[in-house]
Amino acid sequence: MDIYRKLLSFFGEQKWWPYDKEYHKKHRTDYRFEIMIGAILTQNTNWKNVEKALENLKNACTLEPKRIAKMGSKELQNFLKPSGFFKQKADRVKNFSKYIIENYPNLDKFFQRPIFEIRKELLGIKGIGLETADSILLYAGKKPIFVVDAYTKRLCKRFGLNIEKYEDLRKYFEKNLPRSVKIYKEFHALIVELGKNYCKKRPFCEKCPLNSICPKLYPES
DNA sequence: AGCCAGGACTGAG
DNA sequence: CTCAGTCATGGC
Repeated sequence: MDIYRKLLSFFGEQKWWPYDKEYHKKHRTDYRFEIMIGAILTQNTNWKNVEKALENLKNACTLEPKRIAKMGSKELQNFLKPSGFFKQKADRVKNFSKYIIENYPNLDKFFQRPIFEIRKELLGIKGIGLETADSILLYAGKKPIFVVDAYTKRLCKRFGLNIEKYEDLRKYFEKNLPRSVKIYKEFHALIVELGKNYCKKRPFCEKCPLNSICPKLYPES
């Protein structure tokens, strides 16, 4: 919680997860679907590139499950190209869209269930792993699940915590934070922001905002 | 010019 | 189960 406050005061509130409110109002589409697709597209990929892919879909007015589900693979691949891994991502996005349209044409029904039931279902879909599933639950579904990523692991290492496994880390954060969707969202975003700006790789960064409350060594190996 | 990003899957040992 | 290899574009 100290770390959370420190990061929050240093970076300020983050605007996660970005999505196009105007577009969804205009087309009467569900903004949550954009978040879910974004979560898949951003796997090991810079968000700037994801934005371009999403923009391509919006320009074609096709950012909704039923449109994607029946789009040609080639065409979809073209739209997704900027976000990298475009062939497999096209497959995954399409497969996911089909799944949604066939089972949950209304996303309310998808999200109106116990968290871990949804999570289990998401994890059963090809291309959705732990982090992506939890991002969808937290940012699209507003469910209290803490999202762990590579930056989170580095951060913990730096504080001398040798927790390696995803689930253990997630539980650790959830145990030590108030069970608040807002804080979970914000904290994860802040950790990413920290990682992008100050803890790129090994070298210890002189300007890291956490230096005052954390060990100065950046452990590696 | 490299390095790497808001990972997940697969196959091998 | 752990681990390397694979997928690929664009930003910095």
